[in-house]
Amino acid sequence: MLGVALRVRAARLEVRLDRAPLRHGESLEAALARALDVGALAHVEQLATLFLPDGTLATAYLGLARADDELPGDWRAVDSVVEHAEIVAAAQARLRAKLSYTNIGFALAPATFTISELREVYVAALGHDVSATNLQRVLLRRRVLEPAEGRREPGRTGGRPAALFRFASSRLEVTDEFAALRPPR
Amino acid sequence: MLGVALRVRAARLEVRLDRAPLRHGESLEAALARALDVGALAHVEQLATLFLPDGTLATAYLGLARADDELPGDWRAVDSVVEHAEIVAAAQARLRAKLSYTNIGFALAPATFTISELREVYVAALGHDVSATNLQRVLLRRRVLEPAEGRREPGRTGGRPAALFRFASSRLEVTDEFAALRPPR
DNA sequence: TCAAAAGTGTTTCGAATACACCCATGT
DNA sequence: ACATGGGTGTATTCGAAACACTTTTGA
Repeated sequence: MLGVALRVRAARLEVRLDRAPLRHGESLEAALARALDVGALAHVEQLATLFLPDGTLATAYLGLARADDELPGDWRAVDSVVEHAEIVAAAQARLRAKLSYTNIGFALAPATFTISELREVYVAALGHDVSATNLQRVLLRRRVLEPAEGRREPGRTGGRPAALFRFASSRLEVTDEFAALRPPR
Repeated sequence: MLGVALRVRAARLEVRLDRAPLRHGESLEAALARALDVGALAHVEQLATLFLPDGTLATAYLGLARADDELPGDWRAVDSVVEHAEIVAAAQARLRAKLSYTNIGFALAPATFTISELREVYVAALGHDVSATNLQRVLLRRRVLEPAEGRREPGRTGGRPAALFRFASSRLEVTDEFAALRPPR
């Protein structure tokens, strides 16, 4: 059992790797909880099953943590990790893809946030620039985001106070199921 | 190791289930070849790892077979299968999704085919109607299909001879990576 | 009054879809 | 001729992106 947990901190995508052997007679879920601390993660899904360099068979899980959750462990920038490089790349690819066609951002963002803050998360996870304007439009149109109460007061440098938003759901939902070949109306 | 192979036959999506235990010291690939007859399948990918009802741990693989390949085994209509219903549904969902944003049709269709024949495959796999016109346009624009030599002569009832096409690649390629949140130009 | 940050209005773009119409063949 | 199946031309739709502009704040 290999845990690959991702989070965004300080505009940077970080990863934490954990291992736990599956004990005899133990359920997958129980071992997973030991390997990944599932309770503390906002989302967990299976990633792949593979042979590790040491010859053992392992199932890798992808976990996502919210930016503001204080999770202990050895968090490191994804691009500085060399062990399990292939599986870490797979985790990153999975996250990138799902950011585009699901509401998976809920698992990376804090409970409420401004569009600018959310943009930082997306930029770090996707690895390319994202327009705050279009991010807001896309996620509101899809009803992935909804307005939250209150607003963020500007800092010393001024600026218009930012509205707060939240994710409408905290469970994975596919929001753009058919890229093409939709069923006819 | 659980093999879930899918194919389209007579405008119907069929499934074949196979099991093979992983022998001690054996590689995943070798066991997989025994379970799924990988050499005969046009595409194989991992599906999930799960506990089977008998308490054993199994990794399920999705295999796809071309319509015209004569593969032995107990092929049955997907909607008539009750064992492993959950994992068969997952296989079907995976196929449906990938038909929409990858070139995975190459693994279901024969080497060359008319658009009408390809349409039948897509209809069976997707479970909803597909317009031949739009299927052709979408797959040609994405350069998933390319024209092949020759044409299909009409049958007794007449009709314009159909042009033949082939898939440009026989390896899985993502053709619509970003449903939204594309990188800026 | 100016700079900074957030947000809106509006246009443009392009892929996918819908549908009318034309083409090539057998009877 | 006409029915049948195949294919193209073209209009429409709609989500996403681009970008100019307005709003609201601090200094």
